[in-house]
Amino acid sequence: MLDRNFVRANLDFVRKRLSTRGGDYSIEELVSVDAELKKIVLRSDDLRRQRNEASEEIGRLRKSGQDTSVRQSQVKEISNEIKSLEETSRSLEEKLNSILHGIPNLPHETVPAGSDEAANAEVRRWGTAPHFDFAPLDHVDLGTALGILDLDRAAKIAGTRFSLLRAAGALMERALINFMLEVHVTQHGYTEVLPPFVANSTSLFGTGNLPKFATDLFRLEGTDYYLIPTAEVPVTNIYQNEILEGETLPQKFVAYTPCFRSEAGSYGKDTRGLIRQHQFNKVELVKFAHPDKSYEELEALTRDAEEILQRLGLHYRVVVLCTGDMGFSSAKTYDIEVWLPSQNRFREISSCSNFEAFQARRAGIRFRGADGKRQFVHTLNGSGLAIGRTWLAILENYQQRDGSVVIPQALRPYMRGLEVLRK
RNA sequence: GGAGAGGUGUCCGAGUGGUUUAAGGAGCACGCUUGGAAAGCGUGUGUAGGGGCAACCUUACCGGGGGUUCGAAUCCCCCCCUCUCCGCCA
Repeated sequence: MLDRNFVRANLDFVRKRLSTRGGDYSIEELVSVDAELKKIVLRSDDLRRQRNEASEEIGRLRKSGQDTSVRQSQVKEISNEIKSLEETSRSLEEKLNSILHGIPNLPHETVPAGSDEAANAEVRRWGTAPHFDFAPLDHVDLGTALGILDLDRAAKIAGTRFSLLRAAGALMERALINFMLEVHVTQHGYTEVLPPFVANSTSLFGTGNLPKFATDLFRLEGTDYYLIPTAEVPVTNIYQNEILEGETLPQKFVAYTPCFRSEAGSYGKDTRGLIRQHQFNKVELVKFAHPDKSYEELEALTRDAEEILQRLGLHYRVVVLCTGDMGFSSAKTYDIEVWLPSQNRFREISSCSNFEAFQARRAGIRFRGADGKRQFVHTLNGSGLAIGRTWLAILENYQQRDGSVVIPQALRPYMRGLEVLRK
């Protein structure tokens, strides 16, 4: 959510920055509704003042035994006028909010302009793609043949876009979770949290998932509970409506959670395999940062996520998303993309974003600065990493001619020393 | 799920319709006092909006939302959360 006062004072700038995102946002209407609302609030504040004064006077008069009926009917009239003004201001406020809540964050000035992913810019690249002197298989064929992946039975249990891991496959999933948590906690200084896997609508509003993206979520019928689409939601909301002490920033959290996404509108996309699932595991990094430091923190967070891929020896690149490809709440996003031999290209395995004050304003997350003034923190997060995609990247990148898969060194301590996955 | 008790400022805590401008205390800040400190004394100390160059003025806020009333922290209704007991349950 943008700051109303900022929008009002920087109309051209806001319009210009928003235009790079594509889509039409009713800035003019926002400003006119805001001005109208202000007038009404001014008027009703004044009426309230009159009412307070008169009511007090009635109290005094009564005490001295005087008649107050004339005064009372006057105040009654004032109250009626206030009531009707309140109705108007309520409807204006609803209008204002529905506009304001639908406006995405302003892209940071360092974000390249562009309408879709073609305008994303590669920032750096690490490692090299593996060379195979045989035709590499994809993770579905590999995993199924190894007996560690069973998509058919998962479909029987739940449906399409769900998976069932078996034996060493399940073990590797669990090992990846532990490995990533350990690295981020012991090497990068994050505090581990294990949050609820369900969140209410207030929390989802705070992170920007609601009201605009309700169809992406699974809602528990007849309740205000939603399955979380990412740990970002519960972890960012840890400090919902709180004022933090400035010295405690930055605060860094890492959380493992499963993630649930309806994937409405992605029917034709990535239908094969583990790339796009209704349920997947993820280790997420979340930071609450001082506004002056948040871009440094974004660089550091991205590096923290990259280090996981380096330790696993997986070839990847980092791209900065262009204005048109960024998520609703983000001011700047780096995607980390891992090399997938079966697709002969890079695929997203992590998305690291600085939301600046956009989420903090929605969720009411502030801090007390050195001058004693309160301001909104900046929130950041990034996958560190998506477990399912890491799992399949290992299968594809470490496969051998005989269909076996070498387990990366870094992971072996978490897998009872197992070195190779084979039938 | 049932019964009961609660939710007031940074914290504790008083307050069942009108000098509440939220008592009192603790904490914190500043000052006085002191060789220094503690104690003591004094003053100040919430959030969000609007107005003013400023001192200041003003509106809202006592878990959230409605209502009654000239006037609501206080009365009524709905909801949320916490605690205790019971039931159920891993």
